[in-house]
Amino acid sequence: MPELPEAETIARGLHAAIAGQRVQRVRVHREEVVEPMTPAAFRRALTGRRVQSVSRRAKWIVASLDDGARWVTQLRMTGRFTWNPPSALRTEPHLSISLLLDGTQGGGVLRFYDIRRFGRVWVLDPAGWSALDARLGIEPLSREFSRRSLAGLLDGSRAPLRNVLLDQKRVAGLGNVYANEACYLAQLDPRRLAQDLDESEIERLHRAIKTVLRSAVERRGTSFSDYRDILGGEGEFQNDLEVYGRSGEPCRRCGGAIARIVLAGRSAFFCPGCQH
DNA sequence: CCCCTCACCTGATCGC
DNA sequence: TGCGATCAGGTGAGGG
Repeated sequence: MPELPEAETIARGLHAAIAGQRVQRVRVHREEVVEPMTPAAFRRALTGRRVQSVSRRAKWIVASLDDGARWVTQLRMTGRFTWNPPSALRTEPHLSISLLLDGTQGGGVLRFYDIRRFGRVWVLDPAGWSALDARLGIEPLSREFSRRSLAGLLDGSRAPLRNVLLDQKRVAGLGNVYANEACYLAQLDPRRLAQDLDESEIERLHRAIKTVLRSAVERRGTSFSDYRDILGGEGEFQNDLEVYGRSGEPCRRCGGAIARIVLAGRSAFFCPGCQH
């Protein structure tokens, strides 16, 4: 389940692998991955372009191209990149896109796989990129993400805290794993209405979001099921999970059993003993 | 506007 | 053994 730390790890790996290289060939194996673009338009926009840099915005991978366009990828549930030495482009199960890149370091083949086919890959002009960027909320690891800004995002919301943390228009980049982990770290019940948090609870939540995301980035993400980096490596944060996927297991703080409930159709995990 | 539910997908797992 | 039901969750559309 790629969230911010997984996207960050992939973006860093891609930057190291392909920054400065030129796109020689593009194959779109499954048309829906570029919708609403057509495969022909996607190939045209990417072929011959030099990749200047690769970074991350929320859960999106963003590559800047030498003509000012952005090549963006939304991994959704099972999207995955692989980077391998140059070879002929071939079809494979679950393979959505293949790119042949060439550069001074020899180039290679970048492949995008997506078992569940939710992922999307587009090339956006500056206006298209601005529109996408504008509908995403604040970056939780940025300087701008202050206690005050978090308070503003929670204010007036009658939704459960866990649901608000999943809303990409407010804080961008948290998914179900890190939203639940942040609530645990802040010792806040995920069912609490966002608008009911007091000043000190917001301060705890703010610190918890930063802490959990920073350590997950440091650990190269959570390989709970499908997630791998571009060289096939697993993250390590699954060993640090306190509540996600641990229903019935003992809380490492109080020893009580971790509970699982459903909020807005998604599992929420928490410790009834120490989250209030 | 706000919040919730559902659909989109496939593979893993579970019960019979 | 096989088969159907269920579950996993990021996101956008639609509805109350």
